Amino acid sequence: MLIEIDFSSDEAIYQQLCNQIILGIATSRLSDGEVLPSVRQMADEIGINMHTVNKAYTILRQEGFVKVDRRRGAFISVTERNRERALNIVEKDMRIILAQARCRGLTKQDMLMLVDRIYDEYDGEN
Amino acid sequence: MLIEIDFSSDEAIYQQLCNQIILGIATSRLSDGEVLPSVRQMADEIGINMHTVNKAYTILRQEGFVKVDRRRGAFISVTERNRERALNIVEKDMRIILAQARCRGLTKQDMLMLVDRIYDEYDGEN
DNA sequence: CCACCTGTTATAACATAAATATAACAGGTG
DNA sequence: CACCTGTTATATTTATGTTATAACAGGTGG
Repeated sequence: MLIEIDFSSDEAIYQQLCNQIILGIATSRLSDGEVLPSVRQMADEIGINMHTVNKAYTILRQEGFVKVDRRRGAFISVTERNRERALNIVEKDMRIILAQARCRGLTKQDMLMLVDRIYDEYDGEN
Repeated sequence: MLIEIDFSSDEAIYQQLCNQIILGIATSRLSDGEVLPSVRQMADEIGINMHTVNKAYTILRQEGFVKVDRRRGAFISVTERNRERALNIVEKDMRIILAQARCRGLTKQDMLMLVDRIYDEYDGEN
């Protein structure tokens, strides 16, 4: 999967990398079991340091999106199936986004439509 | 409005302050035109430096949530009514949240219900 | 005019985090 | 044994967040 980093962004590189891989999984450009490039290879491709990639992989592992096998390296493995815990994790960020949306004059219908559209986009790429 | 800062959080203090004020506006604990404590007063109340508060106020002003009058100080003023621009701002963050949600096994219905519930909470506090 | 309150700006110092660089180690593969 | 994994360690540079002290412009009320 093509990774594109915005070096002028205020978002940390390892964070951008995490987000893009998560987006990749959601849109099925990365499928379960698929092997990620090694930390050194990914670092070379993007043009960043090995440790920055390693940090992203470590976080993805802790968050339950990636597993590591000494033989194969890092590969996609989404294991979480605890619905309540997943909801709690998502809820805090969602509250902030919806607060911003409401302050900017967007209605509940606006947001429901946005969620509907994005989710269909993700599902549609299967 | 009561502001509570988590000093052990990995989120920057000025960022937490921005988020809480935006949440305050969305839940109508802060109403349009309401005056915010001065940068020095707010800093004293929370126990942080004046410049950290000033940074938060400056960002809120740039984002269009606050205006500044030399006489009164900073006050709530949500001026944005450009729906398209507002949607674009929200969409990027929403994509990342929904990607995480989908990876964690949450369905579109789960997210629609979450949005519905939070938005009702915000509207209900009027 | 004068003290007092606003936000704003400037400058410096310090702490923390991000990113890079170099190196080494344990374990699996061919 | 050479070569690839991830992982760990250490040091350095850079950027950001936070604090500190000070001053300035402008408005308010005595």
